[in-house]
Amino acid sequence: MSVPLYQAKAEFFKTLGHPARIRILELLSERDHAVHELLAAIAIEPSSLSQQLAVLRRTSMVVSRRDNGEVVYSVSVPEVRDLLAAARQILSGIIAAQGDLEDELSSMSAAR
Amino acid sequence: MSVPLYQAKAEFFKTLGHPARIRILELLSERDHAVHELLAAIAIEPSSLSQQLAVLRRTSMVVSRRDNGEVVYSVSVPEVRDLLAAARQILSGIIAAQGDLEDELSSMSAAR
DNA sequence: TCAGGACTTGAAGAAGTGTGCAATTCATGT
DNA sequence: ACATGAATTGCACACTTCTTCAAGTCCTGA
Repeated sequence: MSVPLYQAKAEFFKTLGHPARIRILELLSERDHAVHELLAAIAIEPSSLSQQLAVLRRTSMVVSRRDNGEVVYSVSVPEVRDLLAAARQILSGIIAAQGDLEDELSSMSAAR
Repeated sequence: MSVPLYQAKAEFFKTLGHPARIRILELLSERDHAVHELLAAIAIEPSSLSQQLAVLRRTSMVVSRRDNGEVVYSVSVPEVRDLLAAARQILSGIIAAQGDLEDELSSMSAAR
């Protein structure tokens, strides 16, 4: 491979590293959406949405088709849903752990 | 939650969006490693390694302990391995698809 | 208590990203 | 052929993130 695998992985995760792109993928993993639907669901400038869609298109994570005067997007890799679920899992674990830590700290300062 | 969930997710993926951090997590998901072991495995400046370890520490994805004059790191969330596996899966799917596309293109240009 | 190794931190410049405005493309309906 | 609505693209500016060098910190063994 020309690009080392770990670098390809990093680039892949980078494309997920933006709130709008996460929301787009979450919406698209439920069902296909037209751009104006995404626009209504995500509070963002149209041009900014387009930019983020372009990023996702470049990495082949979504594809678009024109349908009756509107552009409809869909996820091209169904496993994206699994990935988002795995992330949710890990994230909730981390957040719970941080919550515990905060509890501990506050009980410490309460105790002494 | 103070930070919207989709933003927390984006930040989470951002921390994965760097080749050195991916390699660190892959190495650590096999077994704990001391910093000098990571250093030997990853071609990178010591200070740069430290920076990346700090990023992973800040997001609670790894923890460090001092052991006999060396600092040993370990992943704090075992599910990280699943996540990396899911990413590998998706990535290989995308790469395979791109390979097919290239095959198609080259056979087209060969044909005409 | 000092020396040395193992790491970490600070900071500055280079490089890469995101945002919003204006201009453009594209396909439809008239 | 043209006007329109729907999306996209080109840019410039602000903001982040990386990388490296220099300067610490923190054990541990002499």
